Amino acid sequence: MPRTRTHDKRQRILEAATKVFARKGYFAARVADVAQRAGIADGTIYLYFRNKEDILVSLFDEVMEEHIAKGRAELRALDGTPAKLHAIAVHHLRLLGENHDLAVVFQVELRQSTKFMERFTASWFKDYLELLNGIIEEGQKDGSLRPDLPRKVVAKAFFGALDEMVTSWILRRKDYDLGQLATPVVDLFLRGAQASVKPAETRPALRAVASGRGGR
Amino acid sequence: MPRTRTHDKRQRILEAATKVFARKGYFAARVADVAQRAGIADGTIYLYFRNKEDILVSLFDEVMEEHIAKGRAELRALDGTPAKLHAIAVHHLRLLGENHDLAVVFQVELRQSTKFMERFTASWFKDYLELLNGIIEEGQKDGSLRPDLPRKVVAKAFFGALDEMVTSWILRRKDYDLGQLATPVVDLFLRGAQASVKPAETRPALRAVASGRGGR
Amino acid sequence: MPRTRTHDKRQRILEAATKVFARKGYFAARVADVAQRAGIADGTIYLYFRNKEDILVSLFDEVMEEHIAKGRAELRALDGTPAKLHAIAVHHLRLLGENHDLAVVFQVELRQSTKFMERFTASWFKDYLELLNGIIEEGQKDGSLRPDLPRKVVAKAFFGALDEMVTSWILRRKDYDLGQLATPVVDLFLRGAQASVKPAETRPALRAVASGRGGR
Amino acid sequence: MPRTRTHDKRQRILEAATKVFARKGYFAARVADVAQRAGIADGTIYLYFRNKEDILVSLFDEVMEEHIAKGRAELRALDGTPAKLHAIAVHHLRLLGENHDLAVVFQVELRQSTKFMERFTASWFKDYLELLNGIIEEGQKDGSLRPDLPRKVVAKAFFGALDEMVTSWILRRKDYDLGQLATPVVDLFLRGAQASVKPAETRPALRAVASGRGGR
DNA sequence: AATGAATGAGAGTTCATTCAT
DNA sequence: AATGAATGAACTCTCATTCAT
Repeated sequence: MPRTRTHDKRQRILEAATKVFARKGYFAARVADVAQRAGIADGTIYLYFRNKEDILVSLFDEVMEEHIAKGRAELRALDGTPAKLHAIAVHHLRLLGENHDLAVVFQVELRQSTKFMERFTASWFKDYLELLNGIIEEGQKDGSLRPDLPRKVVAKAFFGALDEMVTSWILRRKDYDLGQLATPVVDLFLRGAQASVKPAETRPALRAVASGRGGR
Repeated sequence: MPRTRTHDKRQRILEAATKVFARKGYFAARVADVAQRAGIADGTIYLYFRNKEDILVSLFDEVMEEHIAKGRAELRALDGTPAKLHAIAVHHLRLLGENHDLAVVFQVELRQSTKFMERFTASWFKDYLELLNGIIEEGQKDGSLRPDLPRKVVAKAFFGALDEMVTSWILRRKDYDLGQLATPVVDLFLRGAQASVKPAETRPALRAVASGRGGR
Repeated sequence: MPRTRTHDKRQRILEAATKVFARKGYFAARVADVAQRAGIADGTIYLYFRNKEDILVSLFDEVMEEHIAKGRAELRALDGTPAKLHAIAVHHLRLLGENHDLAVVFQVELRQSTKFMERFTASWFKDYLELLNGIIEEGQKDGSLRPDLPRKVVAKAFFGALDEMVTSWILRRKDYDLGQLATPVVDLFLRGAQASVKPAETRPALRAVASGRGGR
Repeated sequence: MPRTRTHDKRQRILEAATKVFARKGYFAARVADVAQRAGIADGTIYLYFRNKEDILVSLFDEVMEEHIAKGRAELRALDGTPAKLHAIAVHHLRLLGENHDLAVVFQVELRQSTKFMERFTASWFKDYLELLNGIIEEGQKDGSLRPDLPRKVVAKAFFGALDEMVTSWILRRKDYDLGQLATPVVDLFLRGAQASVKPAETRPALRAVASGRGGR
């Protein structure tokens, strides 16, 4: 079995599934639709995936594996909590902002049921939150982040904010650039929404970071 | 049709549906399951709801209608952006934190498909975000909130943070008190995660509010 | 129980049923539709009829009973086979031609199934064909009708021709006068379609009859 | 899709449906009954027909298509209106007289509702009546048929007579030969039921034709 | 490896009928 | 006599999955 050809076909199925699931919804989508879009016979899908659910799960796992690996690699090269958080936000928003169908699958279809949710929470999502947790813990230790806030709450709030940006973006018609939201989200996260007496003087940290990356 | 009897039965169906949908998932749940749990015949459900989907939609609409009405009423009595945001957070987290099945339906089952999502975004959710938007706009005008952040992003980040607290709580076994997270979430939202030079002196506002309500 | 009021309600149900069955078809028509049109509650129907089928059957029996009785009465006053056949044709076509809904029920809805068909064949329809049979037998005996044709075939052909006029009329949009077809149908039946050598001289019988009744 | 295998299965379904519809009635017949009788799974039916109604409609269309084509072919070889009408009668009565189940479906089940009736009237039945119309018109022009009768009434009366022979035959227990009725029906149609002065001399036409074909 | 015809379990929904009021 | 809310049996059709080719 030629490695590449097989891989190609598997990949083609996943790409077809992304489109079909995003447009019709996971339940309404028929396996036959995915097969047709991938240009193969219905039965062939079962040579690459155990069942319909396995397509969805694999789709998720493979995208996340690559995404998290890339994220970790880039983070190693960065210094400072603000810069790291900003990098994560940019990656998160760009990954989904660049592929509407994938975003729909991630934000909507993958959250069909507690069964799915639990599966994801237990796998990559745990990794993702641990990545965040690590950054925050580090920030609290080196004094760049407030130590009085519960670390997990902080991590979840950060993730939740990003997640909501994506969900909201999906449901709009106007296809604005999701990546641009990284800067205000991180700014809000770090400095808070409350007006302070002298914000510009006391906390200039993010500004520099943001201006260096915010484009796109 | 005697108002009370009818209302009772309809209510019983909604309560049964909440439990059944939460435990089996909306798709896996059979209408017959809901009927059985409500102690009525299958067909009776169709005297009160057009179809299965209408049960889910009604469940949502009726809970939200009451929730938003109560929220607006209480907000009128409160002064100051921090107090208002804190009140919203407490309500949001308590509503769902006090009813695990309802929370599952809201966080998971109602997000089955873009069709549902769009429906909700268009209805109550719009109201909810507009409520938040109003508070934030007011805060930006009266100087209590930073005027340099995009209002919509701020509102979505706040909602996203709360939403993630609930989703995360659902998927845990440990049934900790969701309402208690209101204080740190609002604190984080207002003052940010970043350590500032003299936080205690410059921004004492929330502390007082939070200490007055946080218990539960 | 006041005799008339009861009779009224029963009648109202039958009239409502005629309309509803004609427009929606017997199977698609719901008992509730009939009740609504009759202005009564669903359950009330079951005080007057055993079940849905009983409505259809009663509708038929009651109309036919009256129709056959009237037919017999008028036939007694008539002399000659042509006149009698013409009278039957006129009655048949007028009865249904004056009430489109009733015609639809008789031509279409009552022929739903062999079960129905057999029931009708066994009851009034037998009477109707026997009436025809009698007239034809009499005609064959008195020399006005050919004796070489099988009596039953002749009777069925006559009925079939009338029946088809009605069915065809139902399915047209143009609401032409069905009764007017009695004359040509009886003419065709008596004298045949074939051109004869001297038709005007040899068989003038019907002409006189027809001109005396054909109007309307 | 192998043409023959497919065609076989489709044919098997139609044959099974004819039997099942004839015996239980179209409405009472379950799709599962048809599948079982055809020796296939329920779902397989839907690979060949859109739905239950489509089975009935296809049954009709396919039989009629063949029947009309055969009819037209044979008519071309015949000379004279009497011979043509006799041929049509024989075909009509034999087609249904040789297959009791098919006859039941055609006479009873296909006349379930005005919806069906209109469909048939609009399709093959129109063709059939036009065929008759054409023969009659031709007969009126060449002097073999009386020109004073409305052509459409004549065509409908002829069809109605045949139709009634079939319907009546279905409802009998005694399985007499339907085809034998062609001769008396055509004779009646052409020469009429009325006794004429010298029938044997003036109109011998049909006798010859009938004696040549009537057997069976 | 690939096909695609065949399978058959499964569930939402309707509606004739009942019966407590 | 009349009501109409409640019942629950019944049935079409879909579609994930299999397997002979």
